[in-house]
Amino acid sequence: MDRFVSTFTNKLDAKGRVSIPAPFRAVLERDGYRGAGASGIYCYPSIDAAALDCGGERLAQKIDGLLAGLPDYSEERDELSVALYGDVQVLSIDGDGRIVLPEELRAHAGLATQGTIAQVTFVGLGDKFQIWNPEAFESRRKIAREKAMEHRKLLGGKG
Amino acid sequence: MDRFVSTFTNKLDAKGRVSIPAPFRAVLERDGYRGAGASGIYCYPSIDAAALDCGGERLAQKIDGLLAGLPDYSEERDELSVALYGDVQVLSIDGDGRIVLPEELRAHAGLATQGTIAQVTFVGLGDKFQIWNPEAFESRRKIAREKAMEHRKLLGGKG
DNA sequence: TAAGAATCCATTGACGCCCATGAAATCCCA
DNA sequence: TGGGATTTCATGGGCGTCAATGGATTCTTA
Repeated sequence: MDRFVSTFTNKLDAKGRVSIPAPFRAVLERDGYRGAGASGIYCYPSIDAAALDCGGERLAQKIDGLLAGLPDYSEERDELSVALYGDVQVLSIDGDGRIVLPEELRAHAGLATQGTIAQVTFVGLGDKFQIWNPEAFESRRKIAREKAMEHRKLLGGKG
Repeated sequence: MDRFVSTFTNKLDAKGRVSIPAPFRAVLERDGYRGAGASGIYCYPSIDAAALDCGGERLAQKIDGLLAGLPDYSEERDELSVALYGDVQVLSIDGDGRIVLPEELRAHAGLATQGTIAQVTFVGLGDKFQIWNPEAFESRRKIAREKAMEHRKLLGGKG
């Protein structure tokens, strides 16, 4: 099974375009493949971080899976649907492997607005990936490493 | 089951390439085999040492296993994912059994940057192997031996 | 028709792929 | 058992391709 792995930093140009790292594109194409040109990625503000969650078909199905457990027409389901689907944007990938990040998403991730040139960091998380402001991600990474230290015994323990 | 054993030291050339010791390559091919050319090794900064941890498919599955227990969309999972997947680089092995070490990884392992030529040491650790700066590893090895001596005395004393 | 958006084209620099060289270990056969 | 032949590896370098990026051109829509 293909996963989104490792991190890449690309340029966000004056038009708001940014190239999706080639390895991620490859995963997307195999995963949520939908015919040439018509393919797109699901992208929404991360609930608990100043970042964007992105993925392909598999991610969408996972969201569906969360809702599947709840009864139809229940209030709880409606609320969760809104939370999960409400802010999702489907971004189309152009012929050169780039997407355009809408203003609303950039605001949430703390990426430069307007015609400013900036950098964005793509972080692979297995079955999805996140888009970060590079500096913000660097500090988050430090925290993550410390957490990983705590889990270290788990890593070494099982053979 | 094949294991990575013993240590080898190879040259890191001006392009940042280094040959993977043939015995390790053999293990990788049997382990994480994925069709010709498409194969690669998973490599990330060691959490508690100035070295790089590397392995094949088996190592990747181990990481998956750690995450499998955590619920989707939990903050804890995201955090651990960052540490586990975010720092991982998938290095492809060329036709001659070489990989290129990206700048970020070389920095962590204290390997010469830029076009400088250097040596790197491959250390087998069973189901994974590490990449070290030769001098750093040598001093580390001394400590390990001393520790081993102490253990032996303790063990012998009881018997 | 103007502004914004989407598509197309061009440049450049990195990376993957291929071949050549040389050293060392292994094998083979007398 | 020794010496020559063969194969395996590590290493160096050249070249072609592809990805990232910037800019131009066309399409859409108000």
